Amino acid sequence: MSTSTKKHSSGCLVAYGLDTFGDRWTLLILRDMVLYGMRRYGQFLSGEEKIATNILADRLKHLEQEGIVQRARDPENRRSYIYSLTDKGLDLVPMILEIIRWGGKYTPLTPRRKKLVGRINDDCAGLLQEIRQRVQNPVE
Amino acid sequence: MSTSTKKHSSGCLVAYGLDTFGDRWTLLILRDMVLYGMRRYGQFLSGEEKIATNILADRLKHLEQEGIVQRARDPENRRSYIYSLTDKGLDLVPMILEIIRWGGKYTPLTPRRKKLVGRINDDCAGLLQEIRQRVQNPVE
DNA sequence: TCATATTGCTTGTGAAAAGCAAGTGAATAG
DNA sequence: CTATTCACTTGCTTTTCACAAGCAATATGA
Repeated sequence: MSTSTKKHSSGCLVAYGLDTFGDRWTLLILRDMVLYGMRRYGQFLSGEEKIATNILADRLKHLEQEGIVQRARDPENRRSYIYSLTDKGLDLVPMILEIIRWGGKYTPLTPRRKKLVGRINDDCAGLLQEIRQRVQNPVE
Repeated sequence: MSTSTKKHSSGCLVAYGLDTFGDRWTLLILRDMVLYGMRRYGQFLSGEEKIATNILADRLKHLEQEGIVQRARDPENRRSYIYSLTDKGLDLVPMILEIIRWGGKYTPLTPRRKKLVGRINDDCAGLLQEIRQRVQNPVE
């Protein structure tokens, strides 16, 4: 169950990105953190795409090694951990928003998503600010 | 050799993006088109990451089905085809630039790449315009 | 004009990764 | 002090990747 998604190692920056988040699951985990404020293993597991538990463990480990998320004990429940985005992880938010913007242009939208896409188009900077804030001091 | 990368089909826009370009090779093909102006099968094959020929064929087919690239006969060589970006494909450029920007922040850069990243940071709109122009009337 | 090379693929096969189910161990709840 | 929750790990099957070889259509050179 290697933590190693195979590397391109060409020096290209796109390839570097692919090596760190370019598989079928990693970006969904990051989306869950960025958009839905998820922070615990069980939350990721119960996301709508049903990631397998071994894959999830592997990807979280990889993200931690890459310095994109950090893992800390939950002070209120000693068998739980809290995963949170580092600055390097937060810097991925603009790219994630670009993916959403693109998707929003080419696929039908629920009202909820329509609102998000509108926000990305009209007030990207503000949204970014808001996400940063929310991720750094979560409400729950 | 199915052209079907398995789908998430959750309705999420990030998942939609992943379903259309979220594997280890598709974005590299698009990068080759956007950044290096590649347009033929053989060019993609000889890229620095050494994509396998069956994977390349599969991904090009998929990109065409998704309406991101289009395939046309080369009028100057009847055994060759020319792959080019559609509008839907061109709309992916901002996301690709975001990936590069992110990578540029977290990995050492050659002077050449440094220049590109600087351009993305300082004149993203101009660069985008330039890429559009170059992709739509290629020099070669 | 006829062998040879180029171009864009397809096919076959082993290796790697994904996906599923079941199990483990530590912490907490009842 | 038993049962449950939480965060994983392990084992196994299925799917996908990666490498090598082959192939058909067009082009080139003698």
